[in-house]
Amino acid sequence: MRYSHQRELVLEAVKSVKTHPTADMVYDSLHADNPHLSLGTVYRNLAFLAMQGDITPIYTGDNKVHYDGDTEPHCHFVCKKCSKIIDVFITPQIPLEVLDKEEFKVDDEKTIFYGKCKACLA
Amino acid sequence: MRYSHQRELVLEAVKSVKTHPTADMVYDSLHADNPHLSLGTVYRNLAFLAMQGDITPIYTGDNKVHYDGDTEPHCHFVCKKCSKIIDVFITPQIPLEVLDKEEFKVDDEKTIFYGKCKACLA
DNA sequence: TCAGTAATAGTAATCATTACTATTTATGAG
DNA sequence: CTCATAAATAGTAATGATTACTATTACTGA
Repeated sequence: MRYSHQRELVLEAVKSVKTHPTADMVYDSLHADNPHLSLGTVYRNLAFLAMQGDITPIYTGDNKVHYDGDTEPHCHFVCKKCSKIIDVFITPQIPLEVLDKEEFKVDDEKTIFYGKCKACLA
Repeated sequence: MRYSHQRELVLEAVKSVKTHPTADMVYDSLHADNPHLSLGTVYRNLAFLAMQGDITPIYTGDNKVHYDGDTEPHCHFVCKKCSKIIDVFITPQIPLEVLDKEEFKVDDEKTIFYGKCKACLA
């Protein structure tokens, strides 16, 4: 592991927003000021940062990986109509150790709620 | 909506197994006995059946949509190493109405636990 | 029996992501 | 400070899951 300016940029791009951007969105947000930044570099660093635990991947079912810069355990709401993701600051209800049985050992938990957002209900 | 033999086959293929197959796996399991079945038909019917609520899609982060023939509310465990999916029969802990606020209305909840399965721990 | 139209088969296209390779650049030793 | 080493990048090509397209097939209600 070695410092790189690009990795710093990618980390900051995810940490600085309250949205939950995909690789493509991160690339777009950085490309204007960093014309030589490569999309592959964004993908590689997002995966790397997620592996390190600096950011959290979210799999909503829209066939794109979103990332959350807030690594505190919390849930997400996804609007089935407009696909917007909203943070839901509820801590997981089940202590992970309770789940450990002979079959597996749990490290992490992800909960997503699905429904319609205010705008799409109207 | 109209009856089709292929839809019946796809539904039965998902309902009859305890695994959580992808479109590709369903196609493979049916193709031998149904050589003219098309992969596109499998995709279309899986999406259709999921929309109807006959099967449940699972988004684990492995970049493929898995389907569960058991539509009773329950959670899943995913092994980070071998990607195996195991049913976890815990009912959601948070009544969905509790979550409804001005911002959104919740219809559904999905929880996935991540860790290592017995085989991969050894 | 038959018209109308939903569904399919087979194939081409799309889109997110990963792989590849020559080049660049961080970094630790001398 | 200089330089060698290897990690990281840029740019592009390839992959793989999924969707779109179109001619044909086959439910279903009259």
